[in-house]
Amino acid sequence: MPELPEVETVKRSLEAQILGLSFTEIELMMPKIVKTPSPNSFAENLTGKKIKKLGRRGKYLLIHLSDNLTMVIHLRMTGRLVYSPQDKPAEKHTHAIFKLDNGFSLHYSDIRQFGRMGLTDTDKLEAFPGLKDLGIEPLNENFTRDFLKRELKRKRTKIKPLLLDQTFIAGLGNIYADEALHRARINPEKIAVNLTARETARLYQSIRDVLSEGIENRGTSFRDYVDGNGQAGSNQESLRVYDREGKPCLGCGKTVARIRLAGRSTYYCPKCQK
DNA sequence: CCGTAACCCTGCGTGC
DNA sequence: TGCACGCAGGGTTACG
Repeated sequence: MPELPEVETVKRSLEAQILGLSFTEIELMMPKIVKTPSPNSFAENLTGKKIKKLGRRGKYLLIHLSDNLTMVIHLRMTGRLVYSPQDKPAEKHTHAIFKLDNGFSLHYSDIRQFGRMGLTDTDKLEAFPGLKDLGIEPLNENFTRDFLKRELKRKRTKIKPLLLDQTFIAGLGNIYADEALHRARINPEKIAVNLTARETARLYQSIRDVLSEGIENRGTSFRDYVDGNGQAGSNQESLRVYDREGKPCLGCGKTVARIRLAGRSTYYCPKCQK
């Protein structure tokens, strides 16, 4: 499930391979993955464009191209974008192939078909649907402890659903939200405005830590995730609470519980996270 | 403003 | 061994 650390890892791994290359041909086997513009103009407009720079915003991967164009990609649950030799047979569920001018190509696959991509003018990127309402980047300098403190004071919602709200903080998903709350020893159902100053400080540090460590470990390969070279990450070995229902809490030994919040599985330790 | 739920989709775990 | 079924999940949208 690509969250911020996974998308960042895809970005970095692809960047090392495709910068400066151009698209020679686009094969769109499943047109519905393209939202804007129409699938035909998407393929047409991409052809011949040169890859200038890669970026990331929240869980969105950005491929900046020549002629003021930017490709916007969201991998959702099971999407993969992998740099592959052109003669390599496409794996099952490959929905698009972007051929490059060096004999390689980008294979886009997605088992559950939830992922989406689009193309926009780079100078209108901020207005692109999905991007325009995104919240703060949690690893940027402007995400400060004071910012988090100030924002939490305005929110009367449960902290876990709030962490998943992409218009609040961009890039946290179910895994890293649970991990951050566990490290900060905060109950996922606690109302945001009721967090103490100490809890807020711990949460701030935990968010930064779990995301940074996730990137250092090249992402969490829980099930489907691989980077731009098709390689799995290792952060799943460092998870302390996610998917550990019934297992002992690594902090105190009490059994990890699972509840449902905002329609998502939420793992936490009832003893450490009061 | 807030919370809940449906939707999209396939693979996998469970029960029989 | 295999079938039917329900669940999982990110983000968007709809609705109360």
